[in-house]
Amino acid sequence: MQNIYHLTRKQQQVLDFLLENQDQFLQPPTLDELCLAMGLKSRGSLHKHIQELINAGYIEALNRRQRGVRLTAQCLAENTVASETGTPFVGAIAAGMPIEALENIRYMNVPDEIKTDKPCYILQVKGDSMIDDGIFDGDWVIIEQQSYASNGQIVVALIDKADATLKYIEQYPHETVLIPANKHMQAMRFHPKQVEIQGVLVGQMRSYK
Amino acid sequence: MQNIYHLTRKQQQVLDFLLENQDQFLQPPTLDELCLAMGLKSRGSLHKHIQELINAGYIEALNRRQRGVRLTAQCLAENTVASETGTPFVGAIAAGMPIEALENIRYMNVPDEIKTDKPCYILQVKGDSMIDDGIFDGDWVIIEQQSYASNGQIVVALIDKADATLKYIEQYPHETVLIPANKHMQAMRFHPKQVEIQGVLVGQMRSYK
DNA sequence: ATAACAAGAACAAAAGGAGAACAAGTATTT
DNA sequence: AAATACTTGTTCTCCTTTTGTTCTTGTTAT
Repeated sequence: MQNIYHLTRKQQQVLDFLLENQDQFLQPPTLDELCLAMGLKSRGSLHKHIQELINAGYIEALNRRQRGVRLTAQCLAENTVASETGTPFVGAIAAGMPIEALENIRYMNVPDEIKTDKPCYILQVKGDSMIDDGIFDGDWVIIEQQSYASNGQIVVALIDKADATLKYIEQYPHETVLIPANKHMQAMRFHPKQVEIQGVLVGQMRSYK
Repeated sequence: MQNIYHLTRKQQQVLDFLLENQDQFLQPPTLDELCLAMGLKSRGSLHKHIQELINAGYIEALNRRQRGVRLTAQCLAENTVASETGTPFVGAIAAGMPIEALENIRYMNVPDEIKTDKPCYILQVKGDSMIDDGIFDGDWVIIEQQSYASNGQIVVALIDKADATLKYIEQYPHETVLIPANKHMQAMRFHPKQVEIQGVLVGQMRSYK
């Protein structure tokens, strides 16, 4: 966020705290609540910082109104859009294991050429089940989030609401077949209700560093 | 960045450090923090350099304010534009053919994870010479521009100043061997002078759309 | 010899914190 | 509805710590 005003360390800290914990407060917090949450003992001290943030345009002026500490619309816009740019890297997918989600989601700047304009996410592949198709252990795959697929597409499939895997899919009226691209591995057959599609493969990338 | 002011070695060093490590600091660093990060023991010494950089227009004047040293908007602009334009997609590489350069170079937004912080460019692979390594016809490869390589690396090699190819390289005093990753293809042997390295493979990506 | 640089002392301003006191808002009781 | 007690924003003073600035002194490199 650019601004003529330069915040001091503590002011920036207060602002960051508000940005990160805004959902935690049901109502806009009082100064005392904020003090408690941030480990301060004096309202007066905090008030000085808040006042500066108001001058800088990050917080709405709270003319004696109680529970008045709320972020400016502009501040919110600038800081929510900026952080969610890119495609989320949500975790790793290993054949026969549930997706292990990351606690802190990273975002990658994936080029348009290997993703779609629909919502996408990134998984890191563990294992060799797609090796014959040039998808190796450690590669990243870009997945377009959707719950259906055509036969022959590569999908992220959740089996029995437990194990997630990346495979070719073939769907028939009373059978769904998940086919690895590894000549040493077998296709797996399921009842259609056992298999839930979580997205289809739209891109892949690999680092050689 | 050109300027009438000429920087001394140390001043340039400080500026470079700030440019490269700006993300490392959550907040603009204080003189003490910078000293620590750069291995200096005296604020006073650093202050002189900072002062000169302010005169030269690279750093915002910090008139007694305790808000840390931050680079000028202009300085930032000049030094980040290069990386923000993305990585150039320069053309296609086919085994045994010169790189067919695009007349109008496109730029792709490649994530940091599959490139390096050195200059990189992108080629589109034509042919199957690296198929056993999961690099398929139509894939993009990210190449770090350099003219040397270690044995076993995958490089873009120009043969007899005419044909470009993507292969494993093995360099011996009297012989340079280019090895495809395709069990149906033969390794090729050359005199070292025949082979010019144009870059090494650092990343790969593929679209399934 | 001159310029570049490092180290450290000393200083003043800025930043930050604690707490008291007050007044305007809010909730509760009568 | 009015009176009351409580909460909360605001202002102020006093204090400690941090940090930018200035100087002096000594060392190194060209």
